[in-house]
Amino acid sequence: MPRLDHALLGYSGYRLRRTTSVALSRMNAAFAQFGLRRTTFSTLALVATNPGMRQSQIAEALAIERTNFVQIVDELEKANLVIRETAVDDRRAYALHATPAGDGVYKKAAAAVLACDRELIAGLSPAQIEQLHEMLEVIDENAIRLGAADA
Amino acid sequence: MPRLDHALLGYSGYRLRRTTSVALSRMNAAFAQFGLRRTTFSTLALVATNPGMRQSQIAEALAIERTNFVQIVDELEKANLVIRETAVDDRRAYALHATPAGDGVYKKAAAAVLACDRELIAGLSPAQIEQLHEMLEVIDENAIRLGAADA
DNA sequence: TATTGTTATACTCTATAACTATA
DNA sequence: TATAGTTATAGAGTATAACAATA
Repeated sequence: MPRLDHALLGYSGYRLRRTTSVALSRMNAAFAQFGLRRTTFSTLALVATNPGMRQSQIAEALAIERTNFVQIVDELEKANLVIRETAVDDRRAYALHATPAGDGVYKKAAAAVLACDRELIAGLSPAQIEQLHEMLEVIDENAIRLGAADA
Repeated sequence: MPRLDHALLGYSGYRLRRTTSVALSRMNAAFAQFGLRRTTFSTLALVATNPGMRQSQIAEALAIERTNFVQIVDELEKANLVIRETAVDDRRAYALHATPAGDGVYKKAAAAVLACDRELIAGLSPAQIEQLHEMLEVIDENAIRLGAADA
C-alpha cells in the first residue's frame, strides 16, 4: 500500500515544504534554549556579524518586511542583546549593534543551532550538501526571476 | 562585499526555509486561481486520489493536526468539492470523497501547480531532481528519528 | 477507557495601509 | 516628494486543552 500522499510526491514544492517544516520545528527547540525564535536568532546573527547596518538593510537581507521587523528588533532590544543607535548621517535611521551580551548569546546559540543543523543533514556527504545548497539557489533564482517577470 | 546573511549560509536549515518560502509564495498564485490555498489543495489531492479514507487518515498523511483539519474540510465541503459520508462501520468517523466538481477542479489545479513546480526547478536535470528528493527524505527521516528520540 | 471529530484559543510568520519625522 | 521607522490590522499555518458522541 503506497503512502496516501503519493499524488504529491512529484512536486518538489511539496517535498521542500514538508522537510523544511519538520526540520524547523526541530530547530525551534535549539532557538528556544536561548530565549530566541527563528526570526530573532537570524536577526541577532546578522546584527552581530554586520555591526552598524541599518534596520532596513538587515530586514531586507532576511527578506522580512520592514513593518514586521520592528517588533523583532524591539524584542532583542528589550532582552539587551541589540541596541538601536541613531545614525549620524541620517536622523531617521537606526544603526544596529549587538551588545556584549548579544555577542555572547549569539556565539552560544550559533553553536547549538549549527549542531542541530548537522544532526539534520547527517548521512549526507559534504559534496552532497554542497549540491543541495546549489540546487536550492537555482530554485531561489528561478522563483525571483519568475516573480519579477510578473511585475 | 559579501551578502549580509553570510553567517547563516552554512546552515542548511536557513537555505531550506528561504527557498521554500519564496517557492511557496510563487505557488500560492497557482492555488488561488482555483479558489484554493496550499492546505486545501493538498487535501483535495489526497481525497481525490484516495477516496473513502477517513478525515484523520488524510490529516495524518499531510502532517496536519486533526483539530486544524476540520476547517480545511469544512471549506472544501462548502465549496462542493468534497463530501463527508458517515462511515458505515464507525459512526464517529467520516469517509471523505471528492465530488465530480472536486475531481474536475483537482485535475485542473494539479496541472497548473505542476507547471508552476516545473518552472521553479527549471535548470535542474531529472537526475538532480531525484537527488534533491532523496536528500530531502534523508533530512526528513533524521528529523523524525531525532524527534522520536526526545519523547 | 480510548478514539473521532469538534470548538476555542493562542502564538508565529506574513502582508497591507496609513502615520511621523526626517531628508 | 520620497524614505526610515512605526502602528494597526488581518490572514494563514500551527499547537494545546477540553468537550460530545461513539467505540
